[in-house]
Amino acid sequence: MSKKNIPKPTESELAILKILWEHGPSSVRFVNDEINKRKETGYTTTLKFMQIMLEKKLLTRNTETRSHIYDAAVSQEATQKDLLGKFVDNVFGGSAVNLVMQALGNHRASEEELDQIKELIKKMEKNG
Amino acid sequence: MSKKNIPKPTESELAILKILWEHGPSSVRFVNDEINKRKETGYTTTLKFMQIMLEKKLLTRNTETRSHIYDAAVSQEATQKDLLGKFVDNVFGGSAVNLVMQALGNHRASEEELDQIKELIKKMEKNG
DNA sequence: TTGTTTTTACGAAAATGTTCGTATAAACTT
DNA sequence: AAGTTTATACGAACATTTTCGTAAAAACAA
Repeated sequence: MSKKNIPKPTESELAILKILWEHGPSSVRFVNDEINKRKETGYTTTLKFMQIMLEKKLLTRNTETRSHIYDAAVSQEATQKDLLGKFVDNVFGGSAVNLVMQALGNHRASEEELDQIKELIKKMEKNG
Repeated sequence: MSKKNIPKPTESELAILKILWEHGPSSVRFVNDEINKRKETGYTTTLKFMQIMLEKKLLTRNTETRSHIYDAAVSQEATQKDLLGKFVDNVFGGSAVNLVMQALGNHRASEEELDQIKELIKKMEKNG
């Protein structure tokens, strides 16, 4: 059961991961175009990031084609879980419930969403 | 209605803020001692951080006494809210509910805590 | 084939965050 | 008063993250 222990992505790296999670395996060109919808960034900047991320094992790549195709090597779920754990520790002193209370208090949620949460709570109470 | 717009604290800065939130106005010496309970850090390192944070308006200080007394210039609640908002955007694509679901799913919560959350949900449903 | 475009590789500059050495001053000790 | 301790100020080294310039290779167009 060897653990992965892949380093926490920086903010810029996370932006790249999000694009790959959404669109699947992609070229540097495609990722850079996506990034540029939100923030002007040079092509070689994005390339460099993706090479670094390959090095860190955050990405994989296929070099058979001329323009190499990169893909996320870590799942969105696992990454979110990891980052959330660290965030709870750092900012909310380890209390996930405090975070939940603030998150619910600050942001508006729809009926359905609240129902989802209630459903989850019911399940948790049943199991305990 | 002038907005504050104080910069997001770094991790080291947040560690200092947490000490001041917990213990109130403190000297550099005290803060450094607290930090050293978790992580070896030179006195001048802590001093420098606190001077930078003063510059950034994250702290205030009183220089009347020999050892200057620093205090947090931002509240824990406002800081948590700010950081949480950014985190939700960055990591959960703006969906606080997704974050809440993961947070509840991953961490164990006591009966009381779940009751608290249910109470909050009830209130939210009433107001909508 | 020769020149243009597109891509990767590499290195290093720029920006941000962290750590500490050294100088100086103020207060305490004897 | 002279020496010791404790504090602040300042600058710079170091680390990490971000950005990009330039060179070389591969594919394409003429």
